[in-house]
Amino acid sequence: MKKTTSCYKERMATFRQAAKEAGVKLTPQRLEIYRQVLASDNHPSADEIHTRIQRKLPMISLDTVYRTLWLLADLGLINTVNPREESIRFDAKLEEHHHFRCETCGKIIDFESAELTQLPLPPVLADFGQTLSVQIEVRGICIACQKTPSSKV
Amino acid sequence: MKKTTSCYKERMATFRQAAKEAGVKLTPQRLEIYRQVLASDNHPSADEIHTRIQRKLPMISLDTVYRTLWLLADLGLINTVNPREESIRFDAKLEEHHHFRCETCGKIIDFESAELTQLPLPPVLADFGQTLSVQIEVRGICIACQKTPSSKV
DNA sequence: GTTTTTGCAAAGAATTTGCAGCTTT
DNA sequence: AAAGCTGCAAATTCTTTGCAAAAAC
Repeated sequence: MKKTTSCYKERMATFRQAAKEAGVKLTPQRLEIYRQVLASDNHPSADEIHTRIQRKLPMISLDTVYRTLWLLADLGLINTVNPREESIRFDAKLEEHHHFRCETCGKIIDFESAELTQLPLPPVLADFGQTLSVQIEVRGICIACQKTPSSKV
Repeated sequence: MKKTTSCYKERMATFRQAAKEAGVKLTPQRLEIYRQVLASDNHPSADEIHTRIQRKLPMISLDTVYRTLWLLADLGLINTVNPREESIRFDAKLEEHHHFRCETCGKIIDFESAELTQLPLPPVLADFGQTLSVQIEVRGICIACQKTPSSKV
């Protein structure tokens, strides 16, 4: 059983607390959306949350779900599975390699590392399925953004 | 200098070869798009490729760029930076953790590993910027898809 | 010559936004 | 009562598709 998503009551309390501190109102929609994300173990999309919630809140709109999910992310209560990508990006590099991603400007820099590519993977992976490749993403702040914090590349 | 993207002539020859084998026609648009991806080291989007190419082919349309990029990917000549994600997915799990992604059905399973989280990162990363977190994505085929190859979750 | 490909324009899909009325504090 | 939220509908953005003309083999 998952540690985080199972201590439901604590996290609901944390939400109430964070909302108060941020001057954000507690509405039934927000409570139910957060509850539903906590109850999900499959990385749901906004649409999936919206569908699942309609049993309890039939009138809720999809845009409220989006607004709330981003609010929860801003409050640090949930994450997105991958960083937001405005569009599909292509790459001519075919060799197995890894990425450094700047969280400020979105720039992605390739790097290679034989040691990282041949990592000893945890045995639990065998239960999930067959492994084909391993990719490491290092996230941080690139040199350029450290100098000029608001720059966009 | 990058190994792959610098041996330009060989890769253009590979493209001509692969196109012939696949019964795909070599058009100026396709040659120029592939050339431009090879010449790019910043993981360009379709729109960026389109813009850069307009100097040489002013009439080229964005949809041709999209069609060609996917064709090149199908031929195994280029990759996308991240697997195609139909929509944003959210996650209540806040602890640093890693993902197994099924390339067939898209399912993402979380896993944790203290060793992987504390990897010795290659020194070159210091040149890129400040590291904040490390995430590993293992790609493969999940158990369910091994049994029923066409299933979608 | 046949078949594929292109460019255009329009369709689709996911996400965001403006606004008037309603809820929370 | 005041401020912030919601739902609606429309707008945006990215990507895909149908089709007739054009190009490649």
